[in-house]
Amino acid sequence: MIKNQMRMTHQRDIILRELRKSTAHPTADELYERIKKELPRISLATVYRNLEILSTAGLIKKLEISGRRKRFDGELRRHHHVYCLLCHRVDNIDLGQEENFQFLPAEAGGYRITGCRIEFFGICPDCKKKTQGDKKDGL
Amino acid sequence: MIKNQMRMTHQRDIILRELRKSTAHPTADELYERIKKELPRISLATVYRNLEILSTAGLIKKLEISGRRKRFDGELRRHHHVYCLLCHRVDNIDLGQEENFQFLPAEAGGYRITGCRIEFFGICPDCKKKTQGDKKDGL
DNA sequence: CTTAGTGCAAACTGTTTGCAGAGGG
DNA sequence: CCCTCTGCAAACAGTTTGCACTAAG
Repeated sequence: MIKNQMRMTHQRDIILRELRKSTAHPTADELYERIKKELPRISLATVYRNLEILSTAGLIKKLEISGRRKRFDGELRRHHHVYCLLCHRVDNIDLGQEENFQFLPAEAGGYRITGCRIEFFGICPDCKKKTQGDKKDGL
Repeated sequence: MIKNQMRMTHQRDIILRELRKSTAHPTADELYERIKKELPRISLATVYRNLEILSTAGLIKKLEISGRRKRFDGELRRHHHVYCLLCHRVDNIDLGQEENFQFLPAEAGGYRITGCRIEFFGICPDCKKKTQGDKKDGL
């Protein structure tokens, strides 16, 4: 399995920059929409391909998170996320001193555990505002 | 929002039973394949529709978990999962005394947090066996 | 009887892939 | 100049939906 050369193309570079410049955890097509302003002829397939390549190369992270679309993160340090049940946005969350707590299961059912993901969900500040006064049920 | 009548059809009942009888967290089409043996004329759309209805009614749980297919769980009590990175199966995991630990973030970024999901990943017993002796890289 | 639920096929959403040509190193 | 990458379109996987018929209560 010889590691082949990864070229830093203009498209790839812009995708990487765009991803690093916010903490918004965009989906492939959110990224595509933003990048089109700068590079109008880029195709969605290129965005998908590069996100895959960049995450395999370890330059970005692919998030396994609620919702049906994949999300990507330019921040490589270990951290966790909050997911808004209403608008589906994803933010970072600070776990304080718990951050380094090694949360390991008593009984792993024979699994070799390689990692753990902690995800919070709830209502984001904007959606809280929008539903202020409403009686939203089921949440 | 008047709750309409949910009829317990033969299909729905079998789906519910099937889901309750194992801890395998099946996807819609795994369930479909199993149920077809008993009910050969059932359609995949019916399985999807019923899983949606049953989870809205709170009789089963829809899992937000790694992988691209939705998974469903007949166990309603709070528990967490392990995901096999190789074969994608999902098992329950026992967190021991940590189970009731209220893992709440120091700084929720203005979110109203309604819940938290903890997911482990790794290699399941079967895949461990299969890769025994191999030098698998990247895990 | 009424109206929720069914099977089927077709639509839809998010993602991946084959191909011929472009451009990074 | 080679070979990775690109844009495009078409394929794909998983899920949802419109419709006319069926069956639960």
